[in-house]
Amino acid sequence: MIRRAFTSRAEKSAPSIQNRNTTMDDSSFLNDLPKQYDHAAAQQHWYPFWERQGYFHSQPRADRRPYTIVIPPPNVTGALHLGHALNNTLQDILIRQKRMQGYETLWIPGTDHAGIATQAVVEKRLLAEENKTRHQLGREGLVKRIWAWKDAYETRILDQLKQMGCSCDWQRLRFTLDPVCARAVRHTFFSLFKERLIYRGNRLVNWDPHLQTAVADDEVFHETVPGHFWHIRYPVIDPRPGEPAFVTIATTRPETMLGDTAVAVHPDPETTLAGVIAGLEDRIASAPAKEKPELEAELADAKGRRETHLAGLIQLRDMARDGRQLLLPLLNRAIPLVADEWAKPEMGSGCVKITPAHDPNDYEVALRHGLPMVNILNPDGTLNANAGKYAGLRVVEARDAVVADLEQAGLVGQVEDRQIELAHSDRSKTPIEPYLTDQWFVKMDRLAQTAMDAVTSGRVRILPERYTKTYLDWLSEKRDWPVSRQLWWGHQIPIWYCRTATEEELQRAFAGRDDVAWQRDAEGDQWLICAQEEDLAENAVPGHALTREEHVLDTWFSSALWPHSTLGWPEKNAALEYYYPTSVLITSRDIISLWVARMVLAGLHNCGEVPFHEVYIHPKILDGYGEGMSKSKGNGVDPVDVMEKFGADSLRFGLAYITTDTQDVRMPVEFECPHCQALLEQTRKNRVAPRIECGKCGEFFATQWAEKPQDKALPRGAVVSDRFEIARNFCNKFWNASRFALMNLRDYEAAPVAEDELTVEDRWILSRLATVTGEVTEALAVYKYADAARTLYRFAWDEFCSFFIEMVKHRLQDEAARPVAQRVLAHTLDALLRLLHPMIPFLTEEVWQLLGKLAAKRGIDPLREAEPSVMISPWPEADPARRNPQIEAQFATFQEILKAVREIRSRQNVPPKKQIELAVRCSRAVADLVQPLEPYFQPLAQARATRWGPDVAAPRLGASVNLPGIEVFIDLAGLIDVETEITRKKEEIARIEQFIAGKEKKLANANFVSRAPEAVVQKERDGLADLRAQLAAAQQVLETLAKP
RNA sequence: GGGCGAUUAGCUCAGUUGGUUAGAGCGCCGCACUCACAUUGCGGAGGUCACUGGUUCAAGUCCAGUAUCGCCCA
Repeated sequence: MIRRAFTSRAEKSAPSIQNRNTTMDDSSFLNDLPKQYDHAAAQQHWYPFWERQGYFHSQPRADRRPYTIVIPPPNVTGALHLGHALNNTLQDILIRQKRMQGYETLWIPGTDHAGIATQAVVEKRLLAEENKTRHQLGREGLVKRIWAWKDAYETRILDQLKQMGCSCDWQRLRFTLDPVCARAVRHTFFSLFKERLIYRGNRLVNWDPHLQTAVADDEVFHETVPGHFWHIRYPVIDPRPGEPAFVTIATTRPETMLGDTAVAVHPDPETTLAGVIAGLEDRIASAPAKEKPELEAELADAKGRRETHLAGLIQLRDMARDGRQLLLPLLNRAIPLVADEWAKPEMGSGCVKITPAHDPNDYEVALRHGLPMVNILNPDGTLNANAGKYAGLRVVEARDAVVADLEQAGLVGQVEDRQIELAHSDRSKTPIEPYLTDQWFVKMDRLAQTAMDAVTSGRVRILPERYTKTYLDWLSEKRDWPVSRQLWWGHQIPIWYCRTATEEELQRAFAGRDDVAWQRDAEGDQWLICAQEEDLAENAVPGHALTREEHVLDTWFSSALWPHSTLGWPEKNAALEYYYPTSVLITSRDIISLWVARMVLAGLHNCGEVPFHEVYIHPKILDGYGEGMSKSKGNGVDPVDVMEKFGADSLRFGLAYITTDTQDVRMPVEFECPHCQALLEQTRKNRVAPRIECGKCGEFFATQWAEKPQDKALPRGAVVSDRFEIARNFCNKFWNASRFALMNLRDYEAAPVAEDELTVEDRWILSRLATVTGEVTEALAVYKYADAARTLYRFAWDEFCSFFIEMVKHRLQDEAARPVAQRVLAHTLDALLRLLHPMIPFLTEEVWQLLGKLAAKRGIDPLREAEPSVMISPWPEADPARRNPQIEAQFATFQEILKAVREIRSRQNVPPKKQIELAVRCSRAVADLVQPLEPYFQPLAQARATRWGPDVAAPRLGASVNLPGIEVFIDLAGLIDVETEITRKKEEIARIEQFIAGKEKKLANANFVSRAPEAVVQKERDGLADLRAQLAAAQQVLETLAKP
């Protein structure tokens, strides 16, 4: 796909950063720093730089602990979407942080061949563009086409990851179908085969007649479609006197009668029916009124049945026991009447036809009764020779023909309309046919148990913990895993068949080889020969022909090996030894069973060790309507669009910011008008339109659905979400704070700063920095990305920018104070860059490099030489000695007073530049605490503090704010609007009175006072006292104001 | 049918082991662009914490039920 040219507004309005190669003493670049962060320039510049420096590459080092993540390999079916962007951002954040923490960090990238999915898209295109089927192209030709597709999309995917800044070790790039992974697959298959954990069997599978392959249960979805329920009569052969001449069965799929091999009736209809009736009565007793009518109708029906059907069913049961046979209509085949619990006396006629080859339940019945299984389908979904004269028809055609013929024969009774739950193939969206065929299976009982044990014993921790249940529930079913797929794209099963050889001949042919194993096919009359490394020649067994299994393995078979196959297993090498088990797997919840569970059991089987110690399951991104995003719905957001509009840093920070431990997050989606950049809300209606009219500028733009030439000619409107604006604004804010710092570090000289040189605001920001460093480090350690992002956001914006920078400004103008101010500023910026780097790597690198030119050495004491890249700089340590709760409390009080002053200015409409004076009535202790910060009321509020202490008197004409233990007065003679103040004060009094009433009520409650902890009660008492003092003060002010 | 989760301001979300007056961003309203940043600054308005019960001195937080929505499995 050709991406449209995109010019960000930043580029239009500001020059991009130039002179990247300036020398240390050349600070001319400071004149060229753009006022808006130029994300495109930073991304283009720094990713290749990191790559050239080899920072992404990892090699085993004995002196470091490894930290390893394998990427959940994206399908090569298509490009990455926002879910992938989230998944990979979270991995990169951890990888970058751990790298900074000194781990030998490896992130292995790669892609998945995604068997069915990829073959399906290529086949679909082949048909659409060339009107050819895969059979016309042949196996080799099709596979070649798929490789071309894979190459194109792999490139696209890797490019997307690079744009996002992912620090993968590209030298270790893997593909699930490459030779290394293929070898791992062969070895695994071989060992499972030898251990008899893999077997071939004739089983009922979900058959996709369109793709002509079996699909796993989890590749099937159910959809309700309208259908019919036909009642059909089967004649009884030689009925005894008194016995019925017909048995009626009901079916939604009459054509399958051609494969019937029995009719079943319940062995004990009387008890069962009584049980059903009792059960319904119980439910009615406890059901809500709304559901009662329905249940009562069911009960009435069941009771009615006891009268109308029961006797007949008992008679049929006895006939079954007596070996009576029925004549299958149309084919005139004799089939037995059997007694089996699958027949439900309360449903339909109470009898059920048995089609073992085309229904899972009937299949079980056939196994129980040793019934023959008649397959009536060809792989393409047409009927085969077993269907007699109906052979060659498609299922729907056969249904019509069978019903017509049965009607002709007078064997059709009632026909009901009915909603039917029909299984569909997830891949081709066509109805699934249950189909009896030879398939390969992995025996799950023992393997599943090992995977369960790994989690219950804590060797693998799943986070958030609730997903452990999903994992264990699925594994505990221990259902054998059907691993063969009737496809051409995938790992061909390494099995050769031989019908004619004797065991001695096999032994002779493979004498001395431990890489070949064979066993008898349990169900077919042949040898199954498995080869571990090399393919076997057709004549490998002299005098006998070998034929290779054509089918391939389920994609998940190779994915299951990913954590060790990527490291070269089965080859014993240093990398595998060093990096395995990996540290964490980060993925989404929809593949916990498909993938996570299978990786655990495969890792344990092949390596004897779990593949990872922790699994972090991140939320799923839904659109504003709570629907999953997908291209087919039109609500999918392309991360590249987001990056073009907002930048990779904003994409990453925005995603980290929303990653809480909930199971999904909503992201309202908008179209961006390519003409005027307006964001238009995406609705269920407009998201499927080929063209949209911009509500703002009136121009039209195209969507992904544009097909007509006139639509395609329009510029494309990107699908984005304004939830990234917050991150974009944050990045820009931080860029500008950095810009300010850089511009003020022109003459920076490195030197250690002694404790007594630090001002209050220095010690405050250093204390906050220490606290925040600890919080962020802890949050990331437990995958609390949103906490980490929000903590940094607040610190950088609300504390570093809004207070520290504002306060340091005047010191920077002062020759004497400037050097220390510069050092603290450079140090704080340095630490913030490092803390933010994992989330916003490009921006932090850009600033790091610029900062390095001015302040190569930084720190409070001791100094540290800055590394050539923030990416390899050490992660900040939280210095507990810097934490100063007293200073933080002092600062908080200062901020409250400041806020009061600003509020008064605002509500009294004091012109912004008009100087005002404030006085603070408070205890001596509070005064002493806050007074050192007195000068800062000037730059932060254009106010001058004149008086502090308990004796401060309220000005006669002034405005005030009452805080607990503090009154802030502003003398506004000549400016004040007394009415505003009176109204305001009255509201304040009312509010305080409400709180007082609440507290008084609480304290009047004897139970509260006696039962609540003393500390809590005391807190309430103190609070009440404060409030009363506040009230008194406010009332006094009101009185003064009200005086004429 | 079973399981998991969600429901807090107009929107999107935080809210630790139950304990002062429930927070943020966006949006909205008012004010402010020479002096890092209008992707900005300052201030403000805006909430029956889905509903009904229960436990407790005390519930957004714990328990049960109801409703609506979403996801997973059958």
